[in-house]
Amino acid sequence: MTSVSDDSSPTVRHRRPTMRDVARVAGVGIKTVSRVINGEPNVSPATAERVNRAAADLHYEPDLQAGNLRRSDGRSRTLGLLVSSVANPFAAQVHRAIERVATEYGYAVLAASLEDDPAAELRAVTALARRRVDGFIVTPVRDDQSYLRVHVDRGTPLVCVDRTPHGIETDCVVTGNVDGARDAVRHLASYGHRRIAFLGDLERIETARLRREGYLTELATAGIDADPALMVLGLHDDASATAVVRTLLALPDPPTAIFSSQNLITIGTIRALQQLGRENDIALVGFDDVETGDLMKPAVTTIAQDPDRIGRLAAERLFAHLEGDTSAARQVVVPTRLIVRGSGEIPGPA
Amino acid sequence: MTSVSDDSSPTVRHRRPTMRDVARVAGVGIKTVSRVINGEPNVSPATAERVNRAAADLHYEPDLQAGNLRRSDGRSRTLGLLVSSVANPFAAQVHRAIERVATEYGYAVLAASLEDDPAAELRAVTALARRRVDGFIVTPVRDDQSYLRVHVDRGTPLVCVDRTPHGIETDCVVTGNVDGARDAVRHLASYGHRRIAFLGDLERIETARLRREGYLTELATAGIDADPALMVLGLHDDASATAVVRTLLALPDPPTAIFSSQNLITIGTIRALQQLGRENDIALVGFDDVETGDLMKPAVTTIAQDPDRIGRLAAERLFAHLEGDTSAARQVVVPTRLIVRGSGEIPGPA
DNA sequence: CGGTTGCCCGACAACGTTGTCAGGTCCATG
DNA sequence: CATGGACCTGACAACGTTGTCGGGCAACCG
Repeated sequence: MTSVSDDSSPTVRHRRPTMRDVARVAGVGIKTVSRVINGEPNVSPATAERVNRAAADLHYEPDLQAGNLRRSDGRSRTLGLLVSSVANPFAAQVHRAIERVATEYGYAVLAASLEDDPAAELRAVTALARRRVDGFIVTPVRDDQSYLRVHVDRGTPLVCVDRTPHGIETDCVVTGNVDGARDAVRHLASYGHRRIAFLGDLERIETARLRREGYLTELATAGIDADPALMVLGLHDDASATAVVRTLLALPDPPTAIFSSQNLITIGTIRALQQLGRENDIALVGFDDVETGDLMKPAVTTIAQDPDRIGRLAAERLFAHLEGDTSAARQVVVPTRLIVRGSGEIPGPA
Repeated sequence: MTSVSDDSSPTVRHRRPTMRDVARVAGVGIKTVSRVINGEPNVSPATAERVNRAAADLHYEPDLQAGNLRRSDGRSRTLGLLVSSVANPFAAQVHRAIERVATEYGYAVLAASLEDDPAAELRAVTALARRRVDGFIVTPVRDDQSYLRVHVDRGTPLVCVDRTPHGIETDCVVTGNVDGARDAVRHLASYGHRRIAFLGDLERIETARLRREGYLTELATAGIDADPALMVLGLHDDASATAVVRTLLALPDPPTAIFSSQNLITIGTIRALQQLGRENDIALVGFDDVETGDLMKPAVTTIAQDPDRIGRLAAERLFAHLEGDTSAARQVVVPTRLIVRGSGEIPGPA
């Protein structure tokens, strides 16, 4: 019966209670507390009740880390997610989808942003490995992921998202980049365009290369000769895209349509077209949807990805492995969807 | 000398090496390995070299969880973040800013989405507490956070972001909602508007109430009588906002300007105005910036928040506490910024 | 030359939990 | 009444690491 007068001091610092404390209060052995907390059988209802009451009184929270240490499965019930940036809308939606599945399984998600920095990938994997995550979902940045094999061999499954891994066979969920780019080009060609410009991201980014590949393939299929002057790579933000579009439209033989292969590039392109007053004149299809694309004039036609499905599938593959699935690595391609809104339906030269 | 013929089988499952294994390989005691791994002094360079080589050969990664268990500071070097949704652009930017600071300190971030569900707040806090995060950054959803006091008392600091906590005194970083809303209304009034509609989110959300408060205060300051017919609350998505705007503009005495107090509501409002062909006619200021706002016609004038600063400040307060700062709880208000683009400068009735 | 100091190093306990195992009680059965 | 089984419970070791402490050795001092 502790009768302290002033117990509401805002600076009191209590010790965190352990199972031992709960056991003492409930008047039982520590192992019995463990049984009750973990819902194991063979505890009388009366004892369980006393333990639960003591745990609640003390605001006891079991220490998952200490538990793991001894528990046979050794699961931290935490998974690691590596994306370009948690602030990137596409990655954020993938993250949310993964989190939804993870929550179902009682898992928490440790997320880290790589900002396309190869060194950050290594640092992040190490940080997560030390925290003993049960699985990795990774957007590869480096051009070799073989260093992850040791983790997989030790029982930490790996699923890649958005980009394919190299140097390791593992499950992978990606957007249909080539087909999506082909759809964009085919759509523009069907409106009579033959001078279609391609604006691409940094070449070291896989998705940028694949979208360019789709662009070139579809040009060939349509019987259009690719003009190197209309293909610009290495763009990574909206400002550089804006500058490039102004240059392209000043060419002696300018493009009549533009395929901008990434979100920020699309935005930069629209800005340039508006500045030049050519937005109702030059056709545009962007890869990756712009959420407010329907509010612009003309509304922007896009090749939408499906980040929700990508995230969900990746998480489901990971949990399948955690539950013992040992099937061979497979690559899942999530198709894109053409959203017709106006900018891509501006007709080409008669 | 194990001479197995086929060691490259893709399904071999290795045991994760421990310090004991490294010690054996390096021919030293386990404590010496601990010293080398943790960079403690009093190890000869030659020994350290042997240990490092053994650790590298075995791909040893220390177990942070086991270390914490014994380590005096008991820090998991992980912090917990609770936001409305990791997919929400505002929250995602706050997240990224927090992550940047956390990385500097060698911390990882466990993020969870609450989707404005009070029950999810409790579940998430429990999940994080069991994983022994060193600190919480929380966007409060429930109307009482006093249940968090026990965690704070046990040495797990708490900082709230975006909304103020209730039932507990703790650091808090929020947007200047009232002032931002007043700026919006003042701006519209300065262009001659006197019938300014307010479109607000669900009333249980604090920021929605504060923005309405700012709206009403500024109307009073400007000597404008508030018309209840022009004030609509309880909107939570773009579709409902679109419907409401159509209703408002059909009133006998319709508004000449609209203050939409949240991102999705602004988007829904623009959609309605465009459908009605009134976008160059009705003035609009939105709270929270729309990234592509400058690409619309008219470009949309907004009250921009500063999620980067909010996240950074919140993280800095948290780490200050982790480093022993025991100063009283303070509330930091991050001001908004009026971004003038066009839609808010449409003049009112002559 | 004995003693002291400073540097290296390892044995051991402990962190909070779970797996193992054995002991105890109670009831039904032979 | 003896025996067995089902059920309940706690003592103990172990998980992988770090804090404590003391031993061994070389160098230096008086």
